[in-house]
Amino acid sequence: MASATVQSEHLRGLNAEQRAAVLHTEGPLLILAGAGTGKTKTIVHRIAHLISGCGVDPAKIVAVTFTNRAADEMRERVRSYIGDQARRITLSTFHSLGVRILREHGTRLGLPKRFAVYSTPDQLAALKTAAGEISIDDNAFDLKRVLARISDWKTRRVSPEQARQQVMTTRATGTRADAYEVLAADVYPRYDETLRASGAVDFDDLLLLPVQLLETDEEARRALWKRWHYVLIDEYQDTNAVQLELARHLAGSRRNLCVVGDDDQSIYAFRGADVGNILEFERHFPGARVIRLEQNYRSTKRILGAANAVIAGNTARHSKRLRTDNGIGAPIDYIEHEDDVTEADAVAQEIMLRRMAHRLKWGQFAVLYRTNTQARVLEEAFRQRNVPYRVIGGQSFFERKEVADALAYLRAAVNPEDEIALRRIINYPARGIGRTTVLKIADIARETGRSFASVLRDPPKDIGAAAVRAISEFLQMIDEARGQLEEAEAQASRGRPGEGPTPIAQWASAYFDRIGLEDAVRSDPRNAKSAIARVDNLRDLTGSIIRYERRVWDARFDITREDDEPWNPPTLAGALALLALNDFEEEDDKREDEASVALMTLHSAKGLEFSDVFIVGLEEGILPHNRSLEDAGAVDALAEERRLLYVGITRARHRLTLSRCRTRRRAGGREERLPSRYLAEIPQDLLNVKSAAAQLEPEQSAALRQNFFAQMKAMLGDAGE
DNA sequence: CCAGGGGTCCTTTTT
DNA sequence: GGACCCCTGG
Repeated sequence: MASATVQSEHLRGLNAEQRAAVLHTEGPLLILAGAGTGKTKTIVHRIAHLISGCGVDPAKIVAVTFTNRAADEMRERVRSYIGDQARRITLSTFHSLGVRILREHGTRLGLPKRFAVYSTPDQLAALKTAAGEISIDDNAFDLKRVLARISDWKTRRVSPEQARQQVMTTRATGTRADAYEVLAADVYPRYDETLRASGAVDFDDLLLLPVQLLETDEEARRALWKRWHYVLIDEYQDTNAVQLELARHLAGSRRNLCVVGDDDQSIYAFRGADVGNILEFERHFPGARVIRLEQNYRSTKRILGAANAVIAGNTARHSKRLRTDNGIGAPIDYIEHEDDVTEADAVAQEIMLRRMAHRLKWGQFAVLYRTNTQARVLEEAFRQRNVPYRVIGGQSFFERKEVADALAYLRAAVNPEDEIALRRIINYPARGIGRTTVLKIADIARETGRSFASVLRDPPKDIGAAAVRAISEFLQMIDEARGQLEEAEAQASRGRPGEGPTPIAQWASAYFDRIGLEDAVRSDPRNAKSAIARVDNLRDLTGSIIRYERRVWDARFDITREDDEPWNPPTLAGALALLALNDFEEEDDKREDEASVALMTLHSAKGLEFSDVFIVGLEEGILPHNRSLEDAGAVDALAEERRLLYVGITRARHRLTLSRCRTRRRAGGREERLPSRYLAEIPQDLLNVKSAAAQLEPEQSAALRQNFFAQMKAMLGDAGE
């Protein structure tokens, strides 16, 4: 348990008054915390002090993060300070908070109680439907790009009407009318209508709709005012316009808003994050205090020197220069490899050697890259060399085809009107309802103004008898499943589940069997190599429903829960919302983390630290990425790419290794590559330029490994691990 | 009208 | 390594 005065080593650079401010200022507070200055620690100290020192009821505190990973980590750290009380703090991502607000008050916006949350594949399908309705040929346009445009508007709080205005003005002033702008503006309102007709919201809506609700609904505002008195927001530099408004509403007139962030680590402009939110915090929240943390406790002098040199290339920042009392540390290795395969292999090999030489755990290493596709080569190399690894992030679980299909079946059972779900599964597995039939039904629905589902229930005469029968069997199966779901949910609400499968999960797995999903996955020739993994994904899905049901009941019986806190029994809709947000207890636990090398994008690495970090693929076209060179606003994009490298470098505590390739396999052929422009910005005296080691044959490296291991054992007496 | 096979394209970053 | 489209055969 924490004492009233939290002793905080990492705050020693502050004077007493500043320290007091960090711990318990009333009113707005901005903590500008550079990389490695103990940002999360500061938040945790503040929370602990509010509770133990100031006697604030933990239930009145809400801390908001961007990722579930960050929320989990913070929860864990708060718990280690103040114990079980930590559970009563609301610790949530922005998006989960959005779900929560819409659950409670969404019906007043006309949302169904059991609204669905659409992720990318469903969003695209909805967009395609919407585009079809206004006779747009979706082959002529890249729908992903259109969706990105709509999403951009939503994150900037631009309504369909305003988007239309904007586009028209742009055309009137004679600037080049981008066909995509026009199309996006045209389809935007239809897209929203398509979502609503399916009882669904998208990711952006999870932020936008709560803000709209809070602006118009006094009761929702009052509920928020009563619920939370102290608000903390992590990684504030990554908030967008909508999140700023949400922050305003959360803070309310108490304005007990503490935000923590670092403008140099703003790397999400592409999804609407506005670094202006942190740069102009004092203007948005007059009277705000600003505290700077510039003492880095993480990295060696050399690593920090490289980071400072790289970020100095950006203008328009809160000026700061991180310092550290840490040692000078090892030189930063820089290696040029022949191609991506040798690079990956060299990384795997080097990690093996260093682990032995410095007695490190696998979990102390991380390999960072710009794009998820770079992971594949690394995975191959790591597998070949038997280096345990875990890939963090990547294609999200629910974007995998088999998972998306299964989720659509689940959603169709929850909501019979979910057109997007129905169209996805109506002929998968193939049951004789082809494209022509589906298009005909969609056409009739559009012409008569009825819903897709209702036309489906009453198919037009000109559809073949076989298709009609198939449709009716399909609908009957879904209806039956829905009936059984009601029973399963009733049972799930009755009492805490015992050992084994939980009621809703059990229902889902029977449903999947009935459909023959696993068989369909296995028999699809395209899945020849991936069938096992894909079937595993399906089983993971029921596994996470089990975890969800247990979690809901655990919360019900949590001894720290107050009697008046609302509690709802588990429902499939609830499970689906958490799934869409990737918010369910992860399988991989701490032990696994320690026993494997982490592979992830530079984006995913933000907020983490590792003893020994490799950043690979430092080439023009990768970092900075080609796409950020193309756009007109390339200066901003290049600044963001530079920040990305800054984030990567500052993840390292003791050692940093940079590398690039001279050639790279790409789309079949080979491509010449040039070194990243940012490499030239690192002072040469910090770098140890190494030539790539000649590639070892597998037998040679096995021998080397054996030999090395034997030597280490002899040297250390007993190095058994 | 439907299912399955073969060819072709591209491949940022994430909740 | 895919995702997606088009074409052909049934």
